[in-house]
Formats: sequence, C-alpha cells, structure tokens
Amino acid sequence: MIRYNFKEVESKWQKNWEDNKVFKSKKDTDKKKFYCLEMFPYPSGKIHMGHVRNYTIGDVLSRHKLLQGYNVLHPMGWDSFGMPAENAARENNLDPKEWTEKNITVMKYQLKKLGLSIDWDREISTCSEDYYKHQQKFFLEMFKKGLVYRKENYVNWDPVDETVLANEQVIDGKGWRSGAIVERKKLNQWFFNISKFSNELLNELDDLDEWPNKVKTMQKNWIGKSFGCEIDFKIEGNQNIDKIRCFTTRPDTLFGFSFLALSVDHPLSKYFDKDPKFLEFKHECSKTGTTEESIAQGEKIGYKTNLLAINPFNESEKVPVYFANFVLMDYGFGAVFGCPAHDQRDFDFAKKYKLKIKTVVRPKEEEDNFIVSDKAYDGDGIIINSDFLNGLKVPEQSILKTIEILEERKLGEKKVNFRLKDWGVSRQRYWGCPIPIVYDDKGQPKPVPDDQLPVKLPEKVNLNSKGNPLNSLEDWKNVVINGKSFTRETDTLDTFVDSSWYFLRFCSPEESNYGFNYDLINYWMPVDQYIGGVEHAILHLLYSRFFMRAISDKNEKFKFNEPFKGLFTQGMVCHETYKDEKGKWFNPEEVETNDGKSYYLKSDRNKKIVVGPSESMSKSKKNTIDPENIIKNYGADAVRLFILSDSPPEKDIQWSEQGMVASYKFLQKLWNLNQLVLNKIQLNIQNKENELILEKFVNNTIEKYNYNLSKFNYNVLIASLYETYNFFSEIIKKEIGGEVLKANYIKILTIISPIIPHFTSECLEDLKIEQNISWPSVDKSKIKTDNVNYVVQLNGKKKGNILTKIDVEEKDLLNQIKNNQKFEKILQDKKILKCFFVKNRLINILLK
RNA sequence: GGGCGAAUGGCGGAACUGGUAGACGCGUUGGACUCAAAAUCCAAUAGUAGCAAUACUGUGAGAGUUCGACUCUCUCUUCGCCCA
Repeated sequence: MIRYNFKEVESKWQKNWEDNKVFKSKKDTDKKKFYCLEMFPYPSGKIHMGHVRNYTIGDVLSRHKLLQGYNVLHPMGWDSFGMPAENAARENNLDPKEWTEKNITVMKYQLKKLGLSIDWDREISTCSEDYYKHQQKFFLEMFKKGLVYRKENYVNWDPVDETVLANEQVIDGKGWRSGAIVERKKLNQWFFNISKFSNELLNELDDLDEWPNKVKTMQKNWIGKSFGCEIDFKIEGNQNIDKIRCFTTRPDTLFGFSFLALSVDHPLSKYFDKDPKFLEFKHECSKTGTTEESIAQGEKIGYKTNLLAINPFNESEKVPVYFANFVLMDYGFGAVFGCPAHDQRDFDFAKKYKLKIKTVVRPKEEEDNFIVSDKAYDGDGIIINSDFLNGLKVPEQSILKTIEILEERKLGEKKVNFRLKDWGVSRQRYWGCPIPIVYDDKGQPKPVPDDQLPVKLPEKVNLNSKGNPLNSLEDWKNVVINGKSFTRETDTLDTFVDSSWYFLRFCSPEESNYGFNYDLINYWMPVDQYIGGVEHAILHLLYSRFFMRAISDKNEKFKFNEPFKGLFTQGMVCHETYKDEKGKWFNPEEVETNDGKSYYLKSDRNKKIVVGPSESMSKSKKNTIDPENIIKNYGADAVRLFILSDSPPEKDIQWSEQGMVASYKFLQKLWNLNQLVLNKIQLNIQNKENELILEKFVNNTIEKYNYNLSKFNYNVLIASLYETYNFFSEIIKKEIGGEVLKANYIKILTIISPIIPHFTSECLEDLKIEQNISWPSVDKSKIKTDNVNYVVQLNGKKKGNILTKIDVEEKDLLNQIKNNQKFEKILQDKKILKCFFVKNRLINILLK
C-alpha cells in the first residue's frame, strides 16, 4: 500500500487553492453572508501554538459555512504597530518597519502552511500608511464631534529612560528595563470620550446573546455602574471656601463620618501650595503608582488642613479635612468623606491619624452594640447609631432611603457613577499612528487640514536617543501650514485604536478615499463569529464597541451598532515546564526521559531536570513548541487534527507529543482505509442489510456533526471521526454495494473536510469528484429503526436490557418482561406498584 | 474580600430536555508478526469480590427534590479566571 505523503499532498492543494483563488470573497446578495474573523496577530517573529489553535478553530468554521453555501468572508491581517518592534529595533539596531515586515513575511508563510481558507487579497497591516491614514481621519472626525479631548493625566514615568511606562511595565514599582523607581508624572494627553457611551455599552450587552456570559459579566463589572449621591459639605476655616462637593456610593454611613479627604489635585489645593509641607506631601504622593492596586496596597498618608467639614445630618459635628494619597481626581470630584468603620482604606487612614471610628452598620446576626475594632466591616446588615436611619437594611433600603432624605433637605443629589474612565490614547512612542494634530504658537491644538493628510510617520529614525524619538526630529516636528508655523503632536495612538476598526477595513480593503465603503460594511458587518483569546475580553472588545458608536454617532448610513455578533474565546495551549536545580528553564526539546518519571538533559545526562506544572506556553518559561517544526514533521492536517482533538476549544489544552504522533498515525490509517474503500467501490456486490446499516450510521454521524459544530464541540467531532473510522473498517470487510458505499463515503469526506482539508481533497480527487461539494443533509428516514433496546429498571436501578419493536405499548413491553427468563425470577411473588415508561428508551418498574 | 466558572478511570475528555456513566483518544498490560527491535495488527483496561455468569460500590464532600440525578436546589472543600 502506498504511504500517505502529506508533504506532496499539502503543497499541491495549497497551490491549487491559491492559484484558483478558491477563498476569494465578494459581495453577493443572492447568498447569505458569513463573516468569520479571528483576532489578527501581532507580527512578533514566528507563529506560536496559540495562533495555530485560534486559526484552526476559525478555519473549521469558515470551511463548514462555505460548504453550507454561505458567502464567507475570512480575512487576515497584522496588528503591526506596537512596542515590541521598537524594543527589538533598539536592541538589535534595526528599523522597526524592516523588523515588522520581515516578521510578516515569515508568519504569512507559516500561516499558509496551515492551509487556512483565507482571502489573502484582503490582507492589511495597521502600520502601513494605507491603513493609518484612514485612522487619522476618524480621529479628526471624532475630534470635530467632541469625542476626543485633551487633558492632563498621570502616567508612570521612568526617570532614567525618560519614558512613559504602561502599567505592565512597572514591576514592584520599578521600570522593567532601567530598574529606576517609577514616578507619577502629569502629562497632557488625548482622550476618547468612551464614558459618554457608558450606559449604551452596558445596556446593549444584553442583546449580545451569542457572547459568553463570562465576557459580558467582565464588561459589566468593568463599566461598573453604581448609584450614589453627591453631597455638599459646609466648610469652616477659610473664608474662600464655603463648601466641598463629594461623591459617595455609601451615603447611608454618613453618621460614621470622621474626616473628609481630598485629592492633591483638587482645585482647592491652590490655597495650600505655598505651604512647603504641603508641597513635600504632594511630591510624596507622586511616588505611589497610578494603578488602583498600588493605591489599595500602599500606605495611606495624609496632610491635615486647618479646615473643618460639617456633617450635614448633624450640624454640631465638625471633622478635619485632609489631603490624602488614596483619593484620585478621576473618581467623583476628587473628594470623599471618610467612614472608617465601613471602608478599609478609610479605616487604615483613621488608625494612622487617630481619628474617630464610629460603627454605623452591624451584621444581621450581631446586636446593636456591635463595634468595628480591627477591620472595617463593609458587608450587609442593619444601620445602627444613626438617629433616623436606624434599622434600615443595608444595602437594599439604606442607600436609597438616605438619598431620598438628602434630596428632601436639599443637602445632596442622586447620581449615577461609572467605573469606566475615558480612554487615554496618547503614547509617547515612535512606532504608532501619528496623531493628526498641530499646535500653534500659543500651544493650542488644531487639526491637521485635510489636504495635509496623512501625517506620515518618519522612517529611519534614531531610536537610541532617550524618550520619544519623534520629539527630537525637528524637521518633522516643525511645520508651516498656510504660512503659519506649527509644531506637530509627537505622541502616537495606542495600538488598541488600530484594532478597534480593522474588521471594517477587511470589508473593503481597496477603498482609498475613506476607511471603508458603506455599501460593503453594511453587507458584511457585523462579524458573525469572532474568535480569540479571553485576555482581550475587556479592553479590545469594549474599545471596538465604543469605536463603532463613535464613528456611527449622528451618521444614518451605519446599519449596525455592535461589531461582533458572536464571540468565542478559546483556551490557551499549555505544556509542562522544565527547570534544573538552579532554576534555569529548558525547552522540551532539550529534555529527555526513559520512564516518564525522571527527566534529564539531553546534552548532559547527569543533569536532573525538575518537571513543573503545565502552564500556558511562554518564551520566558521556555515551554514552547514551534509550530513550523511540527508542521514540517507531521503535516498541517495532523496538527489541525491534534490541536482540536484533546480538549473543548474554550478550555486550555495540554500539548502532548504522544497525542500529536497519534493524530499523525491516524491519518495514515485513514489513508489505508481510503485505499480499501476505493477498491471496494469497484466491486459489484449487493447486500441490502449492510447498506441500511451504513446509511443509518452515516446519517447519524451527519446529525452529530451538525449539532457539535453549532456548539463548538470540535473535540467531539474528532472523537466521532475515530468512531467513523472504526465503523468503516468493519463494514468494508462485509458485502456492500459500490454505489451506496461511494455516496456515503463522499458524505463523510465532506463533513470532515473542514478539519483535514488537504487530505479529503486528495481522497475526493481519487474518487474523481469535483471539489465544489456541499454539506449533506440528514435523511431522517434512514435513521429510523425497527427495534430498540429498552433499559429495564427495577425500583430505579438498572437490571438489564430488552430488545423489542419500536413504538411498542407499555402493556406489551411489560408482558415481554414478565415472560423474559432473566426478569421472570425477580418479578415472581412481587407486586407491581407502578411503572414509569419512557417511549423507546426506558421502563422503570416499582415493586413491593 | 466580591463576582463568574470548574471538579467524571492512570491521563485528556464524552454523556441530548433529568432516563444504560466512562463514548473516543492517550497510556498501561497481554498476545500475533520478527533473529530482535521499531512499525503494524488483535485483545483487555473504573473499583471491590468471584474461575465465571454475576453482585455490590462509584461522577470533589455532605444533604435535599425525584420513580430515577454527572445533570436540578442548598451547604462545604479545592482549583481556575476576572475585579479589588
């Protein structure tokens, strides 16, 4: 028998698909459209197993929909702006553009080796001028609509590298590269007004019924809508200040009020900035990071003012006013009232400055004399020590009731607050989309006029200077527009902006005047199925949802609102980790074992290796497997088969060499079977009974495929494929008609073709079948049987089976059981109390 | 601390609307072929007792609903993810 030569077969079909542009898609209103999109990759160098998994899942779906007659859009592109290019370029003295383009070439080659059904004519790359020039137009449109604005904001500043760090680049309060202690620094930055859409973004989540609930919950929590109240506190101690407005979600704890805390950036700070102690304190505050976590964990410190705040519910109660490092200007009004007994931060602060701690909520199971002592209590309960609020249930009654009273007495106002903050899009980086803004001699921002667009990113810059290289490019930075001098904005856009509309670009990648063509986006959008990692569940998806609303705001030509109709989040690819005794990591290829228990280094057999838990593949832990090698050794179909077979796609998968080999061997077995089927088809033998068995099996299998494809249970599809193999290798030994065998075999090849497309294309060619096959329908009449195997339960326990005619009556079945040798003895001398009868499935007899 | 989710043989995992738990694969064991090995093929494989037919136990733990629970409800344990 000829061995299956995957190398030959796979390159043959990949060439065929490419030459004939099999996966090219265009608008066709006669067909139902299906837009299948996987999150596009960052061109970091080579593809990794996570990509293989992501794109295989998408490819199975795309090919399935193609066979079902949909007009499928399945594009691919590159999320090619971003820091890794800049870092790599710095390290190796390269140009980020060249580095990126080289990576794209490699990764495109690798992806093509996987045999994906992608329309490569639609390929886009976000770092190309062709892409980002449209983005600049969107930016300016949003600017004109008032959805983009500039404000001062804190950033993590690395004083050694003179650069701004992202939160994840700050490790233990130090810069990841320089190791310098990170400072908080105020910079003027551009913001997208995402919070304007908070309510819509929250409410319209409910319409996304093809999204995982998990992701929707995460977005809900992120947007974080809460009801609260604005309260004006009367102030004594400075004639210029008569009141301070605070926002709180817990007005019901107002009787536990013991201090008022302001952010150092609060407007009132102007009355204190001549005091050197205050300035010192302000400087001290700048050392705490900007993340919520660092604020929660850091030490709470304050600066006591001479001001006193009056409790609106009790005019005789006056408490001190502090500036405190844990109050942020972004939240509420940069002013909070402190109730130490019921908020841990306030509690820590009150302990430090020896402030009053008055308990005003008790847990339900405690008495009214309950006192908070070593930890704030922020749970449910009953209001105590609070005069007219006493006895209210926390939180269901207390908050709304207190707000009602405050409003009645004109002391406060009900307010909705969102956790979601506006999106800061300025990045002090070179390798990103330039922001199309210039500043006049007074420093006022002006949009770059249309005829001066796009603002091109200068090439071949010196990356070894400190800070953002665009800042020192005087030639580029200084421009004259209509005879007036301006300086360019040197910040570039966050790369999340690039990925917030790329799915629109795919609909009309050739459109040169604008980012997209309305006719085509209204045809293809929304994305019917979006597939990617759950790590993007919040930001990327939320930003994309915002971006759609921002550019369609006041624009009737948009026929859709949500970019992604269906969302699927796949799990990660994991592998065991290997370390020597000193803690140095090793790649699986460097490690060997004889018994599967003790491991050693291939290059030094005396060196013992400690096997760690299976973790997500990462370069830092060296537990990666290179897809290119695997494809080279086993072929794309075998890899596709394995990556889908071992776990449900939404869960993590363990990479296993044995599993990979098993998939490879299985294809060889399947090939051998294919040869046997081809031979059998030639023969002219009839056998009605076997043919019915075959048809029944095949129709059942199609039904199983339909069900499991719709549920993304791709691992079950593979299990079913193995069962199909086992079935066919038995039936092939028996008498069977060639025509029936052929027709049913083609159906099987069709339904498995999305998984192993090269293999099935070759088999179909051997059968002299045209490649444009279509998805088979289930013939229900073939699934019907004459006999069913009933489960017989006595008192709820399974005692055996009985084979009988389909649709038999309960009485007749009972009679059969009574006359059955096996059950006869058990039923003797017993009285039947009751029977539960599930047609064609089960009977449960209750005996006394 | 809060929210969400998960827990099934040695391992990855199946199981429809509550109706035969363990499909399928890996691994392991035994056998065939071979001088031998690899590859391939065949068989067994949840546990306990038994030569066997078979019986009993069994889906993280405990309760509950039900004729019947991996599946539904409650409590707990462990793990994962997200938010603090």
